[in-house]
Amino acid sequence: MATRTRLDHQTRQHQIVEAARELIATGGVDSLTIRGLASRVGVTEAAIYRHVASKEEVMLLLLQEVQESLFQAISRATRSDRHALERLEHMLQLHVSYVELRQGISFVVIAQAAQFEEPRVRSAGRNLVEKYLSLVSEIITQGIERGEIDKTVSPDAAAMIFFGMIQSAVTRWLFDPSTHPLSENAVAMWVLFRTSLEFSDEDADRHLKEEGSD
Amino acid sequence: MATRTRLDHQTRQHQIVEAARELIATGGVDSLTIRGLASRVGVTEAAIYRHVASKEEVMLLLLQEVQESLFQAISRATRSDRHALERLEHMLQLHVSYVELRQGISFVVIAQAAQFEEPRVRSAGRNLVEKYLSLVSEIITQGIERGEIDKTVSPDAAAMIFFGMIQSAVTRWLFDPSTHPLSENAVAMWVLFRTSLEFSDEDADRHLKEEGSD
DNA sequence: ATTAAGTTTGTAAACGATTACTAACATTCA
DNA sequence: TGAATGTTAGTAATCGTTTACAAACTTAAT
Repeated sequence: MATRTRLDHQTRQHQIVEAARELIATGGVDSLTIRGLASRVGVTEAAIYRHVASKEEVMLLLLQEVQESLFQAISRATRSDRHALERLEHMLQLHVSYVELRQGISFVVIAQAAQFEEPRVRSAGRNLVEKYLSLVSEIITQGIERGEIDKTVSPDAAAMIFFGMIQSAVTRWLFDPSTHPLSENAVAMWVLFRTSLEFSDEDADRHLKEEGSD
Repeated sequence: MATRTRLDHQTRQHQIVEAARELIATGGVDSLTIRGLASRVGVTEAAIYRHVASKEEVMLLLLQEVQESLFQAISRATRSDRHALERLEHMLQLHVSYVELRQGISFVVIAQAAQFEEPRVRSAGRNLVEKYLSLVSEIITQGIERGEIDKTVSPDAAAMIFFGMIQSAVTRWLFDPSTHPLSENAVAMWVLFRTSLEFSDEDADRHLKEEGSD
């Protein structure tokens, strides 16, 4: 009874996606092959096709998994009861941890998806990026409404800079992780970028008084 | 005499690199094959190897070409007799034009190089990124020395944000060029980002007077 | 409880296509 | 002549995918 020798379809499929992630993380997108998947899962290549229709579907499932796990990872930062700038800083920190944990897989699959001609893979990648930008953009919009962020700030532009900060940090980190620690670079950029979200000095006092208690 | 039927080695090699660029631009890195190169240049696959040792060398030459052409494209913005913020804005604009002209090839090859295990390709990609960051960083350092940029700004962090802005814009643009025009997004980000480089309001007047004539 | 049928998940062995690359030979030019 | 640049025709390896078949597990009828 307790002895489960067999795995159900869903579990196996998840194993395959996991293997795909590991393959890409260690050897880049070119290392993602059906043979490699089979070898890593511990079955034959033909067996892979019992749980996945094609290599394209593996890519699609991986994009989906990356999206879910990334949003799961940064979800703790989206609590709306905190200051917008605090939320963004926390989000950056969680995102950086995620990238380190998953060895930059998100950057790689997004860059790959952008080169695909296949519409479903493309839109999955696009969707991931757009959803992320929307999330950041919304936090900023909320921050403006609450008077926590300068109202002249364009939420969309700010979200893109935020996203770009991570891309920039990850790019350097992928080339040389030791000399370009993700966290350090991200924090340094954040310290600078947040000044463009904050109120200018002349308004600072007024808004500081309004918030007051916390 | 004017009839040149034969091309010299260097010219042919340049044709090959050009073909590589076009192949990647239209179909992504997976479209870069020796067959594709041969077909596009108009010779046999074997003939490609008369001018290039391996596919890896094509990638290396392409990275080199991208670096040269990119720096050539943005060189007009690096004249040191202008205001640092103007130079950066001009540079951003030239970079965006370059990306549009070359269909985002720089982003793609950098992302690809970061996944390579081969050390020479990796270091070529890393070198491209680091040189770019150094260029931006130096403009900012100069701007600080001249009192054009707030001295509390970290040049390295600012350079990374600058680079990230382009990455972010290009990523979106690669997925959907029509709905995410490069130039518009880049300008919107720049308008926001430059506020973090400028002096805060209380100091603004003083520095405005110092510059005065122009 | 045993058996029979059906489904799921695996295998071995191949498929044709494509990959990067090479050897042998031909042509062209200096 | 000899070096450079091309061709034809191949190599071995790998790619994603499929076919035919065999266990293993599930379900249901006897």
